[in-house]
Amino acid sequence: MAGIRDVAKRAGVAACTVSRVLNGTANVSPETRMRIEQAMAELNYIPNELARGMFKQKAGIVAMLVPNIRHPYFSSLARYIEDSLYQNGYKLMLCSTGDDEEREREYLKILKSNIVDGVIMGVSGQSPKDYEEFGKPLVMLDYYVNDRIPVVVSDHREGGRLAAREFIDSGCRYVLHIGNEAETERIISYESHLALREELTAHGVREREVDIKWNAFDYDGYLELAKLILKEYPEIDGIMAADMPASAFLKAAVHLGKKVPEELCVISYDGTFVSNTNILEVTTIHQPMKEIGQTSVEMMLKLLRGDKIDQPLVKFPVQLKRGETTRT
Amino acid sequence: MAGIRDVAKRAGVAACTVSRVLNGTANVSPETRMRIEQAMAELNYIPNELARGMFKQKAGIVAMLVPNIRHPYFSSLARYIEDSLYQNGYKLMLCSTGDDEEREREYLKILKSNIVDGVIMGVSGQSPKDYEEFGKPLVMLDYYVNDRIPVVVSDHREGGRLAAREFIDSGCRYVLHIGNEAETERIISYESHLALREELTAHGVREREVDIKWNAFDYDGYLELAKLILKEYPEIDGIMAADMPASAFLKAAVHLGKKVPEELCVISYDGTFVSNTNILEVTTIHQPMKEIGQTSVEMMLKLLRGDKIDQPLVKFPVQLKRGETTRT
DNA sequence: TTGTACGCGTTATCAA
DNA sequence: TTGATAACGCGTACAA
Repeated sequence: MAGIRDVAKRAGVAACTVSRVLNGTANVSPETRMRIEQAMAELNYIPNELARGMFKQKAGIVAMLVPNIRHPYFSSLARYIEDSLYQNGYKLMLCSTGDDEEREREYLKILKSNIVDGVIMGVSGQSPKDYEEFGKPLVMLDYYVNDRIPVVVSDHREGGRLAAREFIDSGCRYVLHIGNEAETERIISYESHLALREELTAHGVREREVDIKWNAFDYDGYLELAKLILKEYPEIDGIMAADMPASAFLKAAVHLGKKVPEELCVISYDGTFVSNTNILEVTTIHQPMKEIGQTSVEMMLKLLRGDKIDQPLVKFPVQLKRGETTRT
Repeated sequence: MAGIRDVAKRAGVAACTVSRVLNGTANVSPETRMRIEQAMAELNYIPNELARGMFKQKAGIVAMLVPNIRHPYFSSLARYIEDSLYQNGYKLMLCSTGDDEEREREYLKILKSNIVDGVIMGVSGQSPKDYEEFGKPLVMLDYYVNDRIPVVVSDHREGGRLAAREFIDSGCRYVLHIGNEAETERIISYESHLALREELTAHGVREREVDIKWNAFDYDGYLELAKLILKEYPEIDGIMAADMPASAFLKAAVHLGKKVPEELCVISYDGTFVSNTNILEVTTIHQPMKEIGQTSVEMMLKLLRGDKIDQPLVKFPVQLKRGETTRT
């Protein structure tokens, strides 16, 4: 591999002059510049980003930690995040923990080693302390740590409310809510559960919650669970769940001979393409993935630049997209 | 940030001794080791991977270039690739080109700069020459460059044949095949088209092909196309397409009042979860994503180690998974 | 305008 | 067993 000195030698100048041409740092006489550029072309010279990064004390890479990149929620997010990073000259390092908290811990350790400049966290299996002490720019998705670490979320309270109203307007009497096993008040999407329950009970609708690993990727498991529950509790006439489990319930219901939406309403939370690609247009609470992704990158860039962040909690509105699985 | 010299100073030794403890390179007396370990703990020392990589001339990162990580085919692949890389001490840098060939070119340029040790290519918008001259370990997915660059693929010929037989067994008379706009004999999945056509015509079944951007992510576009085609050509009674467009056709057909599988059979190619999560169990030609991902990483590791690769083309069998969208 | 010399953090080599 | 030194490739004071 040709280095900067090789180029310099070939062009008959010092290495630093080449560097200047490379970065446009100082004035270089046109002829010298030409000679250098030619030498670079001839040697097929490519600057070594590793050395550059070492000098500048930055790698030009931002990591994103997710439980499972297969999950449409995270792959969509990743797509937009990657895009924004690229526009700003950063690369994305993707870390998929496979729903393993131990592995998340290991990744956090690795990521400290100057290999990335910051981390966008789409997973939160560790204690808040681990995030507080991370020592590098950190942006959280849907998880509150403290007032210094930026968080990007959707307005889940509104999401829960919207879903509840849709169930109520559909005339549902007994709504099952598939919740997140790992609920904390720190996981902000939890608010959707609370809001759903509040609103439903206020209108005299029965409500029940079953918790699963919300962001896992176990479709067959969901399907089994769905069959079990639908058989066991035939009175249930409304279901809210994340896209994946929701589509499992939908499938199970139809296969058990339940009419949707006549006998069972389904609202899926998130609104990723999984709800779109189904034969029935699924009613969803839609999160603005693109905006969430872009904003989390903006936050990251601010942190990297050392800008002040006046509003560490950014909340996006959600949207009810009415489909064929509710009765309004 | 504490460096290795800070640790050395605090422990009263030379920097290289600390390095030895860190890497277990040579024997260090237990007491010295203890002192050093304590100093590391006290200073919260974390080795700088950048500097390490610079010295070793490797970054410990492998890139994966895909057209769009949102696409379930690629997000699944990415999940398994990331996993295998992680098991082997490598990190994954994800590059999503947004279906933009210009951006693929730019990425290729960036990736040359010592920032990654190798690239797994899930996209192929450039000329074979660009890949040949890349200068770093390269593993291709589904794209043939030459006999030196490893390729991992599915047995698409068998895939096409299996699909054809399923259509024939279902009694289809006119099969529409949604193909890939960017077909070359280099893109190996093209063979599925050829095999499908061969087998169908051999059995006197009409066959027609419409090409789209196969790996793009334009579900609404697919839906429009599907409606158009299904209205225009009501004689069509069989459709083969990738998962996304296939599900669009399925949705469009049902919404147009076509009975599936009675009046229309659908076989979706790839077999990602998009086909699974549908209300109807879709008949699919299933590619073994996990094996493909793992194998491409194994190939990459061999290249990185400089091992000889005796078999640069690895082909995996595909599988017909019969669902409710065909009539056998 | 250009060159010299050094530092970034780590490790390998060689000598003590 | 340990230490001193050079080197990896680049960027930046500072000097010329």
